[in-house]
Amino acid sequence: MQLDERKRLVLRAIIEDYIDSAEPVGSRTIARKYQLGVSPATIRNEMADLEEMGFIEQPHTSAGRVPSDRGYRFYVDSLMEPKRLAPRDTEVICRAYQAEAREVQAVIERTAQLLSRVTDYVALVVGPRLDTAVFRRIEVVPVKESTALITLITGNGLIQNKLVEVPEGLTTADLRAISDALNHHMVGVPLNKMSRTLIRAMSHEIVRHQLALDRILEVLEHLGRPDDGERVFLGGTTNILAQPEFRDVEKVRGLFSMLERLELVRELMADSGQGMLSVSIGEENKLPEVADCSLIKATYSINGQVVGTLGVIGPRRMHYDRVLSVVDLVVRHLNDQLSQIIGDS
Amino acid sequence: MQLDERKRLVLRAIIEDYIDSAEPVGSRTIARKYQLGVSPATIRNEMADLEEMGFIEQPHTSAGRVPSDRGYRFYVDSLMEPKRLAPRDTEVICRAYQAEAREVQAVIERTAQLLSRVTDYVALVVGPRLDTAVFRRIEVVPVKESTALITLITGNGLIQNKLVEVPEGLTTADLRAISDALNHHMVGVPLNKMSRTLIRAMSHEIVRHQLALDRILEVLEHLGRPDDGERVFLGGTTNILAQPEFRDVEKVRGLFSMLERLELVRELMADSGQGMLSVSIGEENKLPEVADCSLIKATYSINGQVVGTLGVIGPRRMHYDRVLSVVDLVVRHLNDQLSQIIGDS
DNA sequence: GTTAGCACTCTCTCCTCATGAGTGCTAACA
DNA sequence: TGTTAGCACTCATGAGGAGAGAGTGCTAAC
Repeated sequence: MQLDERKRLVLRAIIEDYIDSAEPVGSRTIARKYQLGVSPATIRNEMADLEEMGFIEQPHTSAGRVPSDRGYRFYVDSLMEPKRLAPRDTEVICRAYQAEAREVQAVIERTAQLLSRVTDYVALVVGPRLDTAVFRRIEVVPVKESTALITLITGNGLIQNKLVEVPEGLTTADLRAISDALNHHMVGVPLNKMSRTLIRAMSHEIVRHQLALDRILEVLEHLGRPDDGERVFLGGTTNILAQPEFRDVEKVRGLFSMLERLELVRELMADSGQGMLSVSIGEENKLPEVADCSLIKATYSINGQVVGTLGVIGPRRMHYDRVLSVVDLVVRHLNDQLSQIIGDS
Repeated sequence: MQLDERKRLVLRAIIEDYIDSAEPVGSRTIARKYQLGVSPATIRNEMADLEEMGFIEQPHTSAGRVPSDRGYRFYVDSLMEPKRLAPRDTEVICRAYQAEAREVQAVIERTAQLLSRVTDYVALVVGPRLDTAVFRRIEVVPVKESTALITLITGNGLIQNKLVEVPEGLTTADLRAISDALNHHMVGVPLNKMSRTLIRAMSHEIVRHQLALDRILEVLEHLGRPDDGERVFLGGTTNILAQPEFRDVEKVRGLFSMLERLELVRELMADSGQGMLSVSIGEENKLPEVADCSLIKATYSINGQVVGTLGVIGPRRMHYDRVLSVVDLVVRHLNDQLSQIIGDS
């Protein structure tokens, strides 16, 4: 699949023009707008070749050319130059992370908003996993007669609250004793590694409140199961309505129904190469609902450890160069801020 | 505005037929489908009268009639008979509230899902207010060197977490002492009534940790401000895409943009008559974005005290009778469940 | 290898025309 | 006086056709 220089230029011109205009691109347009120094007829010959190679296609005989999935793929891999972000965008992003922040969830949520605002596409952020997170701190406090609140803080900064039924008559002091014991045994243990033996060891210690402890451990165990799923934050879902390829309500419906089903979103965002930006174009996506969308995603980390995924979804005709730069910059800022919040403990 | 019996029957037939079909209704249809015992010509005369009275209108000369806002209003106020819900719907709703629940937020969120699923429209639920809620329990625990977590439980069952910067070197015991003092002074006080004097009184008590206390109180004060806004839960936003009046993406965009701006949603849901079901039809809504939608809303309560608003938004051509019954039933169940969760403390 | 020229294809828009649903009016009827 | 049949009229809708325009592929000349 060798492309000589001129073919590359033509293909690139077609793709970039189509990305901007959403209209099939003709040989004449290319010759006029992009100074290749050759006539439309020459361009036409090149286009015929490019079509034969599968990089572009024709909606119908008398229309211009439109990039195919394969064309976009080649563009992203070999033609595109990394886009220098406009100073305004850089500034918006930097500023968003200048504000001091303490809460991981809030930072992540804001990131979804930011991504969608800067790119004008739909942003998806899958929150930190709970099941592999480690205990950092746990506290049990009474709420009313026979209900207590478990507050759990994980190593990656998530805060979880769960109410639990406990035997009547437990005092604040009792619950604090339980909290202390839990903290003593569990800090540093991943939620999904909360083994039975660990639990039994602890039961010995707090014989008096066996029943309450059982209940609490049950709740914690439940939290550690992976099926619960990480939180998903969406941003700018309405942006997609401005795209001409979504002028048809049925298409919008397809995409939105998928976005509403969080397990599908998680699946879509699941396998991201560590630390790398990943691009999936059209049919490359496994989910049929996004077969005419493109998705750019990346992982984000706390202190170098991957904790979640974020991405931008838009029409196949996406400003790949720009979005890639935006996602890259956002991830870097997000990583910094999260790591700073958590500290290196 | 007296309508004789036959006019009422005709108007009702027109409205109900239009609600089902979304097509302008002709005299012939009425005569055929609804056994009024008169000819289309007679119906036509009645229709002309109804049009003159402003209850129905004609999209164009040779089309059937379509209800006007005023027509719907009259229908809702005087024509409609309360709909007995289908056993299936009743069952779905009851079952949804049979599961035991402990967390107020979760119940409310599920309610939004339920409402949209049963009605096939969009559900809006505005969560309990924070600013007028009373302290029920507060706990401060250390997270890392100089950060502590405030966990606040309010009388209406909301759980709030806030991280706060505290001086280094505070032990768990120190923070517990502060928690105890806070609980001692604040339980039962509404968040927005947290007066300066109260705070000062407390400061005396905990002279040792003045600075930490200040920080904590600052955060709490912030929580008590009304501008923060109650949480908003949406359900079934994609349902609206199935409605023929939203086949135009621009209309969808208008509505969705509004739903994305939570302050607008709160405004829309704001003034609900206490305990009553309220219906706003088309232009009766203040927000122009929903000028061709109808909104049915109601307040929900804990132990008889109103804490929030919920509602269903759909096209003007809405199944008012059904939705009213659904909302009514859901509110009753929701009230029960919330009150039960909170207890009568 | 490049280009000008040209015939060809196909979409898109605009127009016209027929169709049919639905009306309002009038006159006859009970 | 209310009801109805009949009829002329209106207007949206859809089908069919002509013309314009964009863009192509091919051929022949450069």
